[in-house]
Amino acid sequence: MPKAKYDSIYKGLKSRIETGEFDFQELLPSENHLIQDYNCSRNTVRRAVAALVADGYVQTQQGKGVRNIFQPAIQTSFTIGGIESFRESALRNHQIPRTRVLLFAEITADQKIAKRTGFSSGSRLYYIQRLHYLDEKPLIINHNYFLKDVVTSLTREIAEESIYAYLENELHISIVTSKRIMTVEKMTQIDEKYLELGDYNCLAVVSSQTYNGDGVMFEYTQSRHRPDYFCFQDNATRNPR
Amino acid sequence: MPKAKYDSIYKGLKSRIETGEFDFQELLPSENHLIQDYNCSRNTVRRAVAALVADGYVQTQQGKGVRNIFQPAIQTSFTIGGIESFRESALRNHQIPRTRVLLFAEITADQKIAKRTGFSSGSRLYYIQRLHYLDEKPLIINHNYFLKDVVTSLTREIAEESIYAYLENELHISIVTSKRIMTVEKMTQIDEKYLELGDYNCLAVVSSQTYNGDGVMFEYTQSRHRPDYFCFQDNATRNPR
DNA sequence: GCCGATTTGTCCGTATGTATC
DNA sequence: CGATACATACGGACAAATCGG
Repeated sequence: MPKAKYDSIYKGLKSRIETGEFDFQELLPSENHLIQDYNCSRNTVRRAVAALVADGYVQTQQGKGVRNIFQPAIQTSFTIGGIESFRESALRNHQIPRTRVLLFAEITADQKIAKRTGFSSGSRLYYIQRLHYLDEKPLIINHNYFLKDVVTSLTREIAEESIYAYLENELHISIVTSKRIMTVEKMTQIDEKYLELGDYNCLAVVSSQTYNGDGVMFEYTQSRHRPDYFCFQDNATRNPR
Repeated sequence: MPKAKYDSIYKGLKSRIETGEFDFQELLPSENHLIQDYNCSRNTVRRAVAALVADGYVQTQQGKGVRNIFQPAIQTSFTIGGIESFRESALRNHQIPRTRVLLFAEITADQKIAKRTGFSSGSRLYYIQRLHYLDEKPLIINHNYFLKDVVTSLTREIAEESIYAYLENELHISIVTSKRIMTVEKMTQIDEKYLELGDYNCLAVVSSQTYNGDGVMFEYTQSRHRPDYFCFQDNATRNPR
């Protein structure tokens, strides 16, 4: 729920941009106008606009205004910066998600796992392998590691649905920050068996460490994506923040 | 130059974190302390801290404080969100960059190029192919397209050094926003010829559209990276901004 | 369980600087 | 030069979460 004022202004402007109210390169109403439109202070509109800049929707220029640089064609792809579950992004793109659990195990982190995941050696973990289909095409194999201290009583049934929905709605774990690293790796036997890789001999791999509100890293996930359906978006800005 | 106060506070805190002044998971000084330390208003320290959150250096928690979650091991890799030239990131990682210009041409965008790059059909462009070495290993092939209307008088000599330095220092083009899309693609004959791909038959590809301060897209670049040296970092945050 | 102190989150109003036209 | 627009900075007020007594 957008109870915060700047967030509802942000969402409002975003939707106005997405529906084409402003032409590409057109200037948005000035801050002073927005202050009146939304009946708020200048700081609040500026915060909303700053969020749109971070999304790559608009660009500000001192002395001129705020320019719309949103292009619908590009914006539709698989994932934008932000933490989104597989189900969420599937539904956002009007595709049908299906998940198959390949492995559901409880393990203790040894040295090797600790080094790879960032958990301490000796941590009790759930280790889950899942195959994700989109419109019945196998696209992603996820290797999830969850810290049992935080994520209690996970089951195979939950893993077949959305684990993130369980974490947030049932366990009330607030997900705050996720550090992601993207690489390209050679395929493994598991990749080859389940994903229809064709001629490709490598995959796009996204490794992420996720922290809860208490600053505890409770999840390490390696997502192995079939290359022909993988697309990752990002908006970068030059030095000054 | 950090003439802005919040930026110097941001840089100061960032360096204090990087040098290990705070333990992992330790709380930073509270906003009130920072206000006194840096002799500024609350908004200003909050802005600096917000930038650190965006960098994945710290995490804030209402009622508790600001927690250091910086881990030096991870932070050293190739590129973090932000626009950085090849030279800049090479030097940041203490590696020796070298650039070889494979092709330097002036072209007019046809339908096909227009569709791929986002320039209008008929635009006059520079088209440059460059091979980038790091410590004498060939790692990246860049295909740059620059709009001649904006980027005037580019030469092969400039392309052998840093084009970005030329744009900023000579032409005074301010680089503001860059939309990037990452994919994995099969290798081409050019890739195979110049990059030492070994067993790999694909590459990590970063396509980017870069805008100047006037909102004009003046650059389209496709960077084709050798997979074994490619690594891309990102920090994501859950919904609220 | 309550209360008060501390800390971050949200919002407002104002002043001044700087870039554009 | 003046008007407009965004950028930076300050100060204050109240809300919400956390923690210790």
